Amino acid sequence: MDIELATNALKALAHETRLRIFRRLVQAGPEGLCVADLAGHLNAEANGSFSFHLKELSNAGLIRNRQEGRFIYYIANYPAMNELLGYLTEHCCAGEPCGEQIHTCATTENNP
Amino acid sequence: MDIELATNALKALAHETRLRIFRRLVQAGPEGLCVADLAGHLNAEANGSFSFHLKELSNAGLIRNRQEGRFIYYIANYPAMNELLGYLTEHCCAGEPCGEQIHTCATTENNP
DNA sequence: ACAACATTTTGACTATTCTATAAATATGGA
DNA sequence: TCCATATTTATAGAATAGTCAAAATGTTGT
Repeated sequence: MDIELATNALKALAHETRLRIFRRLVQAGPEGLCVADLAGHLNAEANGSFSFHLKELSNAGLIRNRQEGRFIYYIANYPAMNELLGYLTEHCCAGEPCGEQIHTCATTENNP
Repeated sequence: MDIELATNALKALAHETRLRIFRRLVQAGPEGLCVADLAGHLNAEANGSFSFHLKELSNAGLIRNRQEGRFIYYIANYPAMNELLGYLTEHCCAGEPCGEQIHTCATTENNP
């Protein structure tokens, strides 16, 4: 992960519709969701604007897709997300105990 | 953390200069850095543009500052960062083991 | 009080991103 | 083959964000 990839990913997430899409896909798991269902869950329409946002997330490498019949399923790219999170917290407090809690899986209630 | 706070934070981070500033402050620890030193570390100038970016990060709640003499020290807001990271990964894979590694402190080489 | 320093604010200009609409592509079924 | 469905692409206009230069604010030392 370099600064350019990271800013691209953050730009992609920095929009309410796209953040909703991404979070929904993170929650959906490795099966993903097809565009219409995804839009349905978010009370959005599967129109040109929605498609534009999917493309932004794809270009940033945060989501992937597969075609199944005439549906296209989008899936969160978990490794990409993890790289981004790691990049943000890298070398936190120069390695010294900083007295602040750093995010861990345990804090997100439901990790393997 | 709600969607609006999260998008504001992500927008703030979604710019190369601001991401550099933020990461540098994360690495600097709770003492923070004054503007001139911060700019120096990033090969940037402590000018109006730099100040604009500091304000964006402040407004998003990602950094704080304190005045010391005629210097202003900026400090990463660790709890805000952690809330953001948690928000992005919340309910990952709907609680099912997803087979993907989720970011943990252990992966960032240097956590308390 | 004055001068120098550190940083922020303002305002005008440019660039980038978002939305809306319409048309295009691709797939599956009758 | 033809039609309906699912989704993307293209284009133009509207909205938002970023940069630059200059002036303003607040602080310290003399």
